[in-house]
Amino acid sequence: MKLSAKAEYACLAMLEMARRNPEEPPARIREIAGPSHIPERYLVQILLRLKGAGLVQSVRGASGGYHLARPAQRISLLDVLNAIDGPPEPMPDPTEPLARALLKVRRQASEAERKILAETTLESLVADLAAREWVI
Amino acid sequence: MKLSAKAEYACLAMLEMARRNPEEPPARIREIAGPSHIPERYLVQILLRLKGAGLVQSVRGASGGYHLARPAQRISLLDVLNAIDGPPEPMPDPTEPLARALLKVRRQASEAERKILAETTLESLVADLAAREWVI
DNA sequence: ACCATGTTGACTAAATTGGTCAACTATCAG
DNA sequence: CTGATAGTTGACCAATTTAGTCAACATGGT
Repeated sequence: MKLSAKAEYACLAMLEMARRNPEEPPARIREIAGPSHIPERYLVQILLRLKGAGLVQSVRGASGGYHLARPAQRISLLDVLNAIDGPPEPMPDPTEPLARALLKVRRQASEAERKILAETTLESLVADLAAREWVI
Repeated sequence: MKLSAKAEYACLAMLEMARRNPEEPPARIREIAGPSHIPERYLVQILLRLKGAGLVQSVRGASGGYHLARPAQRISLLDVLNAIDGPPEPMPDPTEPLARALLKVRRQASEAERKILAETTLESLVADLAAREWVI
């Protein structure tokens, strides 16, 4: 599954926020970017889109930052990727029979992938992560 | 499922050859390109890669052309896409725990997609096509 | 009032994509 | 033999996308 750097950064940033306690003060850009070595100036753009999609909220001012807009349990990877790449624009059905048959298979493949991404929430990933650290 | 123009042309060209009778003389580039409106000069490059991958054979000379290297039943869409894009290069496991968790999901999604493409053969697509024309 | 933070849009360098072109080689028909 | 028709190869190019930077501004806690 191909993933642009932008999309990957977005997922990592969301996961970074997801693993923080919701009671803590909002995470600063530097704190989000640090662990994954995301260029800070670039992350700014990404967070802006995530905010536009309603996935995160920002707090301005001297002790501001970002936090998830809803519980990690209710945000899927699909939500994040759609926020970054935009929703997949529907392709018009081609008239050529060969192209139609091909498109049908592509849609099957897309659906299989979509299902996996929709079932994976930020919380399930963070939980999986915590489980791994447990055995160390 | 994102598909480059090159990859789509490759699939359409393979399907065009698959639906011809194996007894017929090889298909000329013009005949392959025609129905799908593929730029001929571009198709040349694509066929060359398909040949390099062992999926088609070429016949040179005045009445030459291209035909499948093995029965359509034994060529999957995955074979075609791998021939064009190259096999997916294995990504090194990242050290950051977050990135690891993310990669795991990506691999699941890739595998789901891969399975669909590997199960779909040129013959099954052509058969599906023939079935549709039957009811017309 | 200050200064650390977020907000926004313009900008750019590099990689990828989609495609063209020209020169060459092989082979069949006559 | 010879010429027309086909494939072979590699260089080339323009448009788009990607990845990232920068500068100028707005906001709000201390």
